[in-house]
This record gives sequence, structure tokens and C-alpha cells, in this order.
Amino acid sequence: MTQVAGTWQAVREEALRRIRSREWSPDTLIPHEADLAAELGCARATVNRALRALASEGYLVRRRKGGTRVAATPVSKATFAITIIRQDVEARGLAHGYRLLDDGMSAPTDAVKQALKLPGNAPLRRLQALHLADGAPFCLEDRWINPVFAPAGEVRFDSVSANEWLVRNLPYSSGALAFFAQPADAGRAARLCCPEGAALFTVERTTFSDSDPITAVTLSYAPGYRMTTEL
Amino acid sequence: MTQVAGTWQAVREEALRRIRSREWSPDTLIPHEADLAAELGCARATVNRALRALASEGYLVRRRKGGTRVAATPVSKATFAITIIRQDVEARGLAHGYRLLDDGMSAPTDAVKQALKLPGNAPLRRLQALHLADGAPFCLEDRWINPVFAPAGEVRFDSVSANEWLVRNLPYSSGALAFFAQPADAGRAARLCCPEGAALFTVERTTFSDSDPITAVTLSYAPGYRMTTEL
DNA sequence: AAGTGGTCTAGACCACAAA
DNA sequence: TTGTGGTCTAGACCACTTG
Repeated sequence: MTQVAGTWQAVREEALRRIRSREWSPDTLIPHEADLAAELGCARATVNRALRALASEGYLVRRRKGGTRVAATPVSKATFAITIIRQDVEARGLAHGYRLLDDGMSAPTDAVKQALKLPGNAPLRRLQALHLADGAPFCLEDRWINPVFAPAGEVRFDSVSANEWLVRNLPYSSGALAFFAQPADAGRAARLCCPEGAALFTVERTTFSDSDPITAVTLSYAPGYRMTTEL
Repeated sequence: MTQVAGTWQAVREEALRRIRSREWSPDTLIPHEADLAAELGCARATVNRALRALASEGYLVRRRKGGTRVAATPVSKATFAITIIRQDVEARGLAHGYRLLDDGMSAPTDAVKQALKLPGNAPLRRLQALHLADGAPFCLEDRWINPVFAPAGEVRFDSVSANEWLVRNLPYSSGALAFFAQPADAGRAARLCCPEGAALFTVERTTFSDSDPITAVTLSYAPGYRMTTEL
């Protein structure tokens, strides 16, 4: 009987303490929920919630009938909020600006066709826009949109960016995300006011609504941009 | 009475459907847990779990006494697994290689002192190592370690990288993470076998154990590296 | 076949933030 | 003050795996 406290957070902390102190060592089984509940003086549901939380955080591995064991390699997960660019800029204490550079229909490139799993060559709406932070180039948005969801005649992106409109109006059900670095080509360099070849932090994102492609976007951030998070 | 099904996943799906269909529109209150439980024919705890899940995913905003409302801007979150580099390489179907380039004590730079919140100039253990994928440079690991946790005399990083050893042996309690792009300087270019100035995807990570600094690391990935995740 | 985690229920009390 | 979500409990049944 340890009687830690009847709250699942307390049980979680106690379990985490045992993991960190190696009282429960990596790859070995820990007591059953029922035993822990009895030992800690709380209901099994409480223990369950605590251990479930630790499992989702990567500290424990749980399997029915197999029991619960301490993860050999704690797979910690970093989470990033997929923000609206305007909010990202404002969170940095800067004034957000926006300029629509281009908006028209055109045939998708092979890369876009593949990313959006498009069978034919039906034209997509293509937008290019620049986000500014205190007047300086911040991020170049190069986007392809399925015109079914945002017809050029009905939805305009002069003042509200496609980024923001889509987040607010077209919830997606699935998608993919990639981060990488790339050198600035001539076009990006001119628009982001940086030397050609400068290292640009780049995000590619595609989203789908129930297997219907919505949009594919490439966001190229001006040199110096850092994406950060707490662990 | 809709009688969706007594499982919290089903309640979650039903709620998500109402959010997506605008039956519950952004920024407006949705029914109380008790009402929903009655409507859907299940216990309040079941509704609670479903709505709590949707809140943690950013679809709902919940406040005691304030009720539950649909988030105006669904803050979707992308999660990345902080993998061991060896596993990252192997997951790509490549053979992992590792070479320790340097290992010694030296005084921390100002940036490192600040990142680890170090008061004095006590020397830290500094490691440089190269990870290879199928024999080609993959990632350059430039690390500072608090010697208290991994004394040079006791822990060697000749065959197992510090990255892997730390993940397995020194669980952290907090830390910070940053992603950005940077041009390859002469040293990195030589070690990663890429042109000077090439765009490198870079990760900076610092970890603490209860406010005791453990390590600060900069990982510079060879050109072409992409960090990806599903949404 | 049996053991473990996964979940549901009904009822209760509490904490917090409005009104 | 009061209403809402947050949580705990005790008991039950179920689903998945493993031996």
C-alpha cells in the first residue's frame, strides 16, 4: 500500500518515477492494472487512464494478454501546431502582411499529380502569395487547389490568404507533411529578397477530404526562420 | 435518440461528422455532455472521453462552466517521433554506419551556455560524429554533454552513438526542439561531402533532467533529407 | 483456454469559471 | 451562486493474444 493519491495524474507521476528510477526496467513487465490499483489504493480505471497516457507518450508498451512493459527506447514525440501563417507571424510579435502574386488555372506538374493522386491532367487552381512580417518577406506560399472546393469565381484570395481560408473552411480528414531544406532558386530568391542559393526551410503539405484531394502547398520560409517546440 | 453506438470512438466520429457538416458551426456551443449522452444513448463518461479526444486534437475548445464549442480555427497538430538516427536510417531501408570523429572536454560556446542555462564556464564533453546511410554521409551529430551524466572515462561512444545511448539511458523530463535550414559551412561541407553553402536541414535539441542540463545537440542532415509525417 | 488490457455504466463529488 | 466539464469508483463484459 503506497497510497499515492487517487488521481490519475498522481498515478502517472508515480509510474513515471518508477520508470526513471529503473525500479521498472526497460523491456520488463510491470504489475497488472488490478495489482497496481490495489497497491496504490485506487480504482483500476484510474490506473488504466494513467498507464494509457504513458503508453501514448511512448514510455510504455501495452498489449492485451501480453501485459504492460517499459519501452526499450522511449519514443518521444514532438508535436507542432499547424498554424495559420498570419498567427505564426503575430505570435512572434510582428505585423503580418500579405500579397497575392498570382492566381490562375494551370495543368498540374507531375509532382503535384502524384502528391494529390490525380489520375488525369485536369487543370488546378494555382496560387502564389507572399506573407510578410513587419514588411519583410517571411514565407512564400505556392499552392495548388482542387477548383471544386474553391472555384475561382466564388472564392477570392486577395485579402485573406488561401492558407487561412482553407484552414477555416475546408477541414481535411487526412494528409501528409514534409519538412526539408532547399536552396533558393531564382524565383524564390527574388520574391523572398534573399541571395540565390540561400538555404530555405520548406514545408510541403497535401490534404484530402475523404480521399478527395483538396490542396497541395509548398511553403518556403525566408532565411533565418526557425520552427520550434517544447518537449 | 440517435443511438449511434455505445463506443467512444463512435461518439467521436458522430461529433466529428457534425463539426464537418457544420451542423455544429465554428465558435458556437454544442450540447452538454449529459444531453448528448441521453441523445446518443450512452453514459456521460463515454461522451466525455470522445469530446476530450476531439478537444486534444484541436477540434473543440472546452471550458468548465463555459461549455464546449467548436474551435474557430482547428489547430491541427503534427507529431514527429524523435527517433534514434540509426532507426531512422534503417526505416528508409538503408544500412546505418557510424563514425566518431571527435570526443573531448571543452568550454561551452555562449550559445550552448544559454541553451543549457549554464551559469559558469565549466567544460563540457563535446562529441562530433557522423552517421552514414549505405556508406554515404547522412547526418552530422555535434553534441555537448554534461559530463556528470556521461563521464568520458566511463561511457564510450566509439560504436554506439551518443544519440542512441542517451535515448536508452538518460530519460529527460523536459527540453526544447528547433528545426531550420542553414548553409553548409566549410567543416560541415567536408564531412557531409557536399558543396559549401548547400542547404542543410538542421535540428537543435536540448534536454534536461529536472532542470539539470543533460545535453545540447545540433544535427545537420545531408542535402536531400526530408522529415515526413502523416496528418 | 485463460489472462490482460480496453471499455462501458451509473452514480457521485469536485473544481473551476461564469453569471 | 450555479452550471459545466473533470474525475473517481465499483462492477461488469468484451476483445485480443498468447501459451
